[in-house]
Amino acid sequence: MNPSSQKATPSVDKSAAASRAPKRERGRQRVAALIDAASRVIAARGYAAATMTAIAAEAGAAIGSLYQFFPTKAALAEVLLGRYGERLGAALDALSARSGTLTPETLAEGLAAMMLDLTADRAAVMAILDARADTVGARQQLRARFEAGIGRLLRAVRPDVADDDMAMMRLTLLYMLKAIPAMAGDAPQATSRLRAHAARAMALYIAS
Amino acid sequence: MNPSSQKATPSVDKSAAASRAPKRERGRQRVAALIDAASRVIAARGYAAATMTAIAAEAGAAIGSLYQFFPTKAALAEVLLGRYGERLGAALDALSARSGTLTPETLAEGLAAMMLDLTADRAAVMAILDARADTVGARQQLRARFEAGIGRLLRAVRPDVADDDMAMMRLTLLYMLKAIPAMAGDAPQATSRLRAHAARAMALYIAS
Amino acid sequence: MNPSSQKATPSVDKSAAASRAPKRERGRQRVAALIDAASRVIAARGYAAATMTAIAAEAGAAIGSLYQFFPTKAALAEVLLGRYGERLGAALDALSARSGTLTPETLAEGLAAMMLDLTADRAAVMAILDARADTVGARQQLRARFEAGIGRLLRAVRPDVADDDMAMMRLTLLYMLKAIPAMAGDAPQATSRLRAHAARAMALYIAS
Amino acid sequence: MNPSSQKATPSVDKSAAASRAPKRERGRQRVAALIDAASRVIAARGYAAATMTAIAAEAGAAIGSLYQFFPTKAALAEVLLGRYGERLGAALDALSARSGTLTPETLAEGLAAMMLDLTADRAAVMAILDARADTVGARQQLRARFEAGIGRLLRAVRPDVADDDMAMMRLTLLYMLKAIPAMAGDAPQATSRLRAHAARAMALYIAS
DNA sequence: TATGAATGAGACTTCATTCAT
DNA sequence: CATGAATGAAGTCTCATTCAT
Repeated sequence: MNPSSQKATPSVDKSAAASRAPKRERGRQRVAALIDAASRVIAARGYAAATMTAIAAEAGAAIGSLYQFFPTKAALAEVLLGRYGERLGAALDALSARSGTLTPETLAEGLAAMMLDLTADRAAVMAILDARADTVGARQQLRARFEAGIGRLLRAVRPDVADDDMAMMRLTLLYMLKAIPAMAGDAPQATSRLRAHAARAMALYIAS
Repeated sequence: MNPSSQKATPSVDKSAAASRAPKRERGRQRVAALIDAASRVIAARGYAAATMTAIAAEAGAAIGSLYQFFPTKAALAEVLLGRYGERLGAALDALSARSGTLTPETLAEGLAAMMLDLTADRAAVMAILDARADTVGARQQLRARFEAGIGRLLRAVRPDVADDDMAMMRLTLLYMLKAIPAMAGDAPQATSRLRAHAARAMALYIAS
Repeated sequence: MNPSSQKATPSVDKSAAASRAPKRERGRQRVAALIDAASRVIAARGYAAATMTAIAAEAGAAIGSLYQFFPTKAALAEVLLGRYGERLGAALDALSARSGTLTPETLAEGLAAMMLDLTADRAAVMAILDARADTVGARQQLRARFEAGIGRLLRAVRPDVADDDMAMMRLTLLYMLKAIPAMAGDAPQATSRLRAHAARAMALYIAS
Repeated sequence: MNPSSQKATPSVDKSAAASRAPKRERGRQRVAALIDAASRVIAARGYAAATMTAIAAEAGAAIGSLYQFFPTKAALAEVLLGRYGERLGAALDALSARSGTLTPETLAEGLAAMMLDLTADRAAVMAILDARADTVGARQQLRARFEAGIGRLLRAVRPDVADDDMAMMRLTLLYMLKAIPAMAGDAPQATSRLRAHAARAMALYIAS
């Protein structure tokens, strides 16, 4: 059905269309600026309402420049998802490195701090996951990474809990964590007090 | 970003006559069916991706019929929001009626049960609130109703907590409650066990 | 006719997206006008250069009206292909009905006349088949219909030729026929004389 | 930052300097590779769908390099047309050189062979001529060259035919010839037999 | 009232062409 | 000369909304 001659064009599988990597320094800077702009615009308006035109404008680029690196809106979203996943993984690893010395309190504090650190891209990532049905794979991957990390940490602090209950506990904690950035967004001036409250609620639950 | 004009000629205050009230029973059923259809479609696709045509089709109606009752997509969304608010208020009132006999445990259980009861419209409501910047008013109204109800209930169970801490507690609890339907959606087969875990976490926190 | 429900989005398989059938007389007229306009514009500019906007304009319709009935440019092309196929089949059947009395000369004349009758849509159909790689199916169907019809007619006139040679003869004749409209387009004022020449060339070949 | 202006300021007559001639052998090879690539890509996708980027990629060159030699896509197409014209002329001249000894059969054979030799660039040339309205001049030039050559050859073999009929015969033959590559493309494995059939059809017609 | 065709602004995406490095 | 990023006009397609029947 397709293109060029001799075979030439493996072309791109549109469904998997990844972002084109820039080959020059100038391009690398552009790409970073574009991703940041996308994060801001998607977080502010939601995925569907975030137009590619608005994202390009937010980055001070022409629409064509945006498409130079991200062949589709979906590809841009995927990059954002990937970046978030990496940052999440790094934060969990950092906590794991301290797992020998963690108590329910310090673990809860650490997790709460981690969630607040990831706030910048979080809203955009959630908007993307909510909006797109075909993000299932990415969503599961993110989720798996998150759950595994939390599971490892919990196990270190509560080696006594049965596997079965631990699974529930992991899930409950995961959703408590998810609530933290939302709360912080709600009352920015009281973030630190809210974090303390949330951490207390989690610590109590973990220790229960 | 989108079609019509309408900003030029407000002519009729649309928010006041959000949906033309049907005169007869037949019409009332039709309207309810349309709202239910909207709720399902918006929950499944998100607000922006839920087209008026799809909503009409889901209800087995023609697009023209949908517009007979809801002059704009925004009006339809507002009605959905209103319905959710009323149901939420009713549930909180029912709990309040029992406030003399509530303990942290029964309150937590009652709130968790309430959240699960409201699941049907909840996803659509969240999608609407996330997607539209101009829903701020409705969002605040919903929120105020929710917070006030929880505040009253908490005060009944914990008359000892300082006002200042109570505000934080109210907010923390509110977000814990918000997490429950999400968790239930995640693991439908374990809903009752999850509810128990969530209720335990809340009861511990309330009693702390 | 009322769609799904809980699952909401069976939607449409885009790859098979057929043209939506109009349900009112007004629509039926519109559709015919749109197809004719498409035929003219595609014939004049080629498939790729024929813009949907230009086609709509040629039909005096808004772009949205075009898309009301033809969800994609490809769907429009397919309808054109289908119409041509039906007309071709009808013409071949008409010739077949006379097959008892055909001689090489009258057969050649009849085929040449048929090709000229189909001229209106022919250019557009060829442009479509040339331009789109995924028309393979339609192309083969058209081709099969054409070859089968010619084969039957040839067999009636030349029952003596071996099957093997007959296949070649069928193909050769098919391409001679295809040349006729092109020639006629080249020298419109000499169409009848050209038809005579072409018919003579074919008759000689058939009788050889 | 000035994009497409150029309609305002023709400045240089681009059709005159259709392609900047390369000064060295290296450049000449590069140009030939680019033209070959263009031929393949245009033949495979059609003129409109053949992107300059794809052509450059097919040649293993950067887009900037392609524009180094061909200032516009049209210029590239023109060069392709020119190359085809020269090869056609050369083939016709070679046949003319044998015109003293030609019979209807050998002439038909020779013409058929010529058409098959030109197959490589033919598809691209046809795609260009079909797609662009402003190729009329080039088309007529090609056509004139072709008709003149055939006319000369026919005259040598059939000095008896009246001028008037000869014109028709020339045209008829021209279209029979055009059909040959199409047939060959259709059934590659039977090319030689098809050529024989086509040559027979032509010889019969020429001799008639 | 019910229906569905009509409309056009605006979204996503492509690509010829330019130009700094 | 080579390279690849930058640009924006233009194309395809969507959908909220209107209105004739």
